[in-house]
Amino acid sequence: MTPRPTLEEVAARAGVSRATASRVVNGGSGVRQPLIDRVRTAVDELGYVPNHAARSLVTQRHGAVAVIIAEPEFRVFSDPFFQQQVRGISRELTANDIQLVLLWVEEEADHERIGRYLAGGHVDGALAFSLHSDDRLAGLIAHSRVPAVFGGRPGAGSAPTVPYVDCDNRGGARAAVSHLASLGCRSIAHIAGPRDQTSALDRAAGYFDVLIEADPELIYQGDFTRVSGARAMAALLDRRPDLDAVFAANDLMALGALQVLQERGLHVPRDVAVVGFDDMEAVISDCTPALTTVRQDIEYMGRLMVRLLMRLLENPSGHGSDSVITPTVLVRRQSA
Amino acid sequence: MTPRPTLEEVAARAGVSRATASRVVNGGSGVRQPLIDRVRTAVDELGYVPNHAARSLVTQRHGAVAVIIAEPEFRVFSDPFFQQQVRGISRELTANDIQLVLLWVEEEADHERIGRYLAGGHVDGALAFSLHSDDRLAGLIAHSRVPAVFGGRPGAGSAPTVPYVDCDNRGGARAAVSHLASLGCRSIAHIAGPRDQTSALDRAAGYFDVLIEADPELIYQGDFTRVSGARAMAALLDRRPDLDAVFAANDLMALGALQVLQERGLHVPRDVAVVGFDDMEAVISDCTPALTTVRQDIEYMGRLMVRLLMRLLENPSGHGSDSVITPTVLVRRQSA
DNA sequence: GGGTCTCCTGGGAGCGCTCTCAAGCAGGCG
DNA sequence: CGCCTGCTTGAGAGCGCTCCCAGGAGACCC
Repeated sequence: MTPRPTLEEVAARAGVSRATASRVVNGGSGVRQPLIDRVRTAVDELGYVPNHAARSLVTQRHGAVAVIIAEPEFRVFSDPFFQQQVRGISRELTANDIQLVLLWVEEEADHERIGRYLAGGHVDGALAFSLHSDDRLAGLIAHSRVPAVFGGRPGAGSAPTVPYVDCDNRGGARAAVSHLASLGCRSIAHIAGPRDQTSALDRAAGYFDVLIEADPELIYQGDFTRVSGARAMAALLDRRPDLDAVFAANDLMALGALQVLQERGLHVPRDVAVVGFDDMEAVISDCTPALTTVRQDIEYMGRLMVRLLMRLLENPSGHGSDSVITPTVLVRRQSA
Repeated sequence: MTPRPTLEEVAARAGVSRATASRVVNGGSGVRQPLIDRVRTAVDELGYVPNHAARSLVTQRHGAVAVIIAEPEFRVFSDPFFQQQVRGISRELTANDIQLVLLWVEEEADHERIGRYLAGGHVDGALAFSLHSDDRLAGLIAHSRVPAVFGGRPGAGSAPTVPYVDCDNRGGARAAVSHLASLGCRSIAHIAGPRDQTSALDRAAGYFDVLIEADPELIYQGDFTRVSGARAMAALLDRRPDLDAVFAANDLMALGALQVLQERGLHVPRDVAVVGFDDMEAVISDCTPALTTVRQDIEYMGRLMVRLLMRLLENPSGHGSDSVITPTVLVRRQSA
């Protein structure tokens, strides 16, 4: 391993000072063309690459952002959600020439490590997903004083100052339920998600926005898994055999519901109309009948998280860095 | 934002020199107890956290490893493989107090960026997955002179010097096929994986190890997806209605095969015995009959990649850093 | 008690870079 | 022709840390 060339050597070869070489490497503004060319040539010839450590020692910037993924459950694996969001994040970070440092949190014990890492000033900012309203991580991040953006609305009070990106869960749910009502459905059930997740709460809220006086018997709480959707559907049918529509809080549960409806010989959408939420292609691509659902652009949300963070970094006071709610779209297919 | 305290300030507060403070922060060997205590107290009181940039500027180490994930296809999403391996990697890196920098490669154009990043000396080493024997990435990494370890055997000649971790694909396949033979099966088909992936090739090689003179009609090539497994099974049944066993190169294809067998009214394992490969719980947990398959411990392989890399970092000459082949185990369930 | 040896400790250089500041220089204007 | 302005350039300080080296303090032996 030959030692890497330094700016000093580049400057010497180009016959300029280290300061000028530095200027050229960093864009070259305020340097006359002939010098720029000489430095560029020297850089190429020597294969010079700036030493990141030295640079961030003086600039106090690291060109890196932490992405914190908490995985208290098995969920990450069955749910393409994270992957899509991380993909969006990764693309946007790359576009900004920023590195992604992945922090994978598995247990409470990891929190101390994460806190130390963030406080250690290794990264310029942090991105995290706030899934559970009781998530201690949210507070930890808010405390670390590192600029951060959440994916998903954090639970009330957990981190009021941290902006987030979320889709319009409530509006999407409203659109779904309104659509079912417009089809003439009279008894619209709702398979809700876990109560400790704001997305589930917001979707349920959208349901109630439309059906203000809905019979509590028409609500059944699942946990976003397919199995829970099936269980919910069975229970709902037992309670209210007259129901003619179901709005499931996510696609996976809608899939479970469809399965039960099929088993019971009920036709979708004639007997019971079904609407999901997410429009997760990997999940519902081969489902029959094709699922009507609410689309959210998860990858785009990931990108927005990065853009929001960038703005926050440029302007730490936080002006112009409010949370963003992305729109949702009802995608009509065959199930409703 | 109050500026972070420096070692200098810690030293001043503890009444020692910066050098001594540094020693304590880095373990404290060769420093007398009373001084250690004083420095520790000062560190706590000031909330001192070492500045990583300054440290790596002088140590030339970064405490970070790049994990390169190439995603030329949609595969990453449907396959829990990566997630498990990344999980193992993440855990092992954390245990070694090393950060994970995720480099997500999407297109050929990203290669230049990756090469620059690796050459830039931001990380101490790199971990990558070698899936496709024609992968240009392998050569790129080998060229960058950064210590690296591959997950999966690289294609011949692409990066001879880079060690890898892979499971005993060939031995596992041998075990699977031998098992089918021992059950009395006479016409054992093989649904192979893509030819450009060494794991698929090795599994096919294992098949041929046992069935040296297998009828070429008994081999059908899929692409590791469920759909391709179904297509393969149908084609094989048409060609050789007498077949009484199938060894699929992965679980997903085995699942597709099972589905077709069921549709054709063939009983598994009475009429046709089926064995898969991977033992991916998320994939086969709810399959009937329970799938007999070859287990590989993917997470463990991820951990091994890290350990191998650590050894490589300690001993750059490469002694004692040979590739590792992890054992596979045949898991007998109902399908064979 | 003096010499030698060992163990701690502090001084100081220097890692590679950015950035401030002042010097140099050309051009324009009085 | 001299002075002022504005643009380039270079010198040098210093970011926070590690580590080499030298010096000092005991401990031990003769």
